[in-house]
Amino acid sequence: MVSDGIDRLGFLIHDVQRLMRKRFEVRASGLGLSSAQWRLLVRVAKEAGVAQARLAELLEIEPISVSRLVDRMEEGGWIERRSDAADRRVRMIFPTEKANAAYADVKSLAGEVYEESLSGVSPEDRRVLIRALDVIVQNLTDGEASSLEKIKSAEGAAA
Amino acid sequence: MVSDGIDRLGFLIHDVQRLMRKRFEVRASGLGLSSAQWRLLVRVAKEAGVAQARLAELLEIEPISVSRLVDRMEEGGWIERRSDAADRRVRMIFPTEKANAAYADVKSLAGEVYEESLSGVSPEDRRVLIRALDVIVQNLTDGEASSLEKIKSAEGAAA
DNA sequence: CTTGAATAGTAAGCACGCTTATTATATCTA
DNA sequence: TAGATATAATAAGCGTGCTTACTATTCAAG
Repeated sequence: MVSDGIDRLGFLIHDVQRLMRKRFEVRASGLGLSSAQWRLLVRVAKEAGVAQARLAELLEIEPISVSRLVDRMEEGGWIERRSDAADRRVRMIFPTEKANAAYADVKSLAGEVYEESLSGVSPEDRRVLIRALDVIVQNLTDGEASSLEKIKSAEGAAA
Repeated sequence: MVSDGIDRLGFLIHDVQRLMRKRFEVRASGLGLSSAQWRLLVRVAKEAGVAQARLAELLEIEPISVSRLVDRMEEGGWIERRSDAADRRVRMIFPTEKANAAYADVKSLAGEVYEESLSGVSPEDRRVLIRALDVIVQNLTDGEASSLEKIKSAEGAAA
């Protein structure tokens, strides 16, 4: 039987994601930074000048989604688009001073949300949780590639 | 230190949710049923005639979100709105024959997605995963009330 | 050099969540 | 009974994801 709760996995993941996002956004509301914007900012902070197409790869969302996200973040003064002299198709994305100043704060804020989420979960169970989620991502990402016949094989992909 | 990956929890949950939803929707695309619609349908199947406001509670989304979801599902022929003679404000939601016919299929389809997701995760780790996710939902649901100053006091008194 | 394919970015429009505000109906209370 | 309050549903409009289709630019052949 399935009394182990596996049949609720989708509902659980969905609920956790929604609740964590909401919690984060309540905390960060003073800054005017959404969780999607925060995810993008993390990438840009690590790789200033990154192209939008590369951001789409890193964030695993579509280029058009990056385009509109960047629109709003540029309006909000978080990032800046600059043209690439070498390739005029490319818009390079840079964090603004405002973004750099807020980075550490928002990072620790995210950490707080994680700690609140995991209250009462043992260190051992936390490790299992993270490991299981990593495996799930792996399982679902693999199948996706094969189903899209894109199979780029191992293409670096490190930090 | 945080080399345990806890600092990636938000990103992981986000990725898992996105990938599972996408996988489900690819599978169910032949039916024209999205994952949000499926979640609603599960509730309606268990409680035919339920009011939209009650659905909003059960799904933990806002009534307006239910309203528009139900709009599309009614157009899709999955559910039916009927007026409640006892309270003319209320729209009671019923599954259609089409929905009843598809229910078992979609349920097993969801099960397949869960199994694919958990490939390589031991039964023990699965239990830990589900338990941890349950705790997270609990933690974030509880705190939500307090942060909204709604403090209904001990109205369920969980751990 | 010129044509054609590939790539970077964007526009338009949809799904599903949200906040805020409105309408219709019920219910409570003075 | 009349007025205030609460509740059910919806409208309008936004954020973030998507698909599909487009422009501008680069690159690869010829």
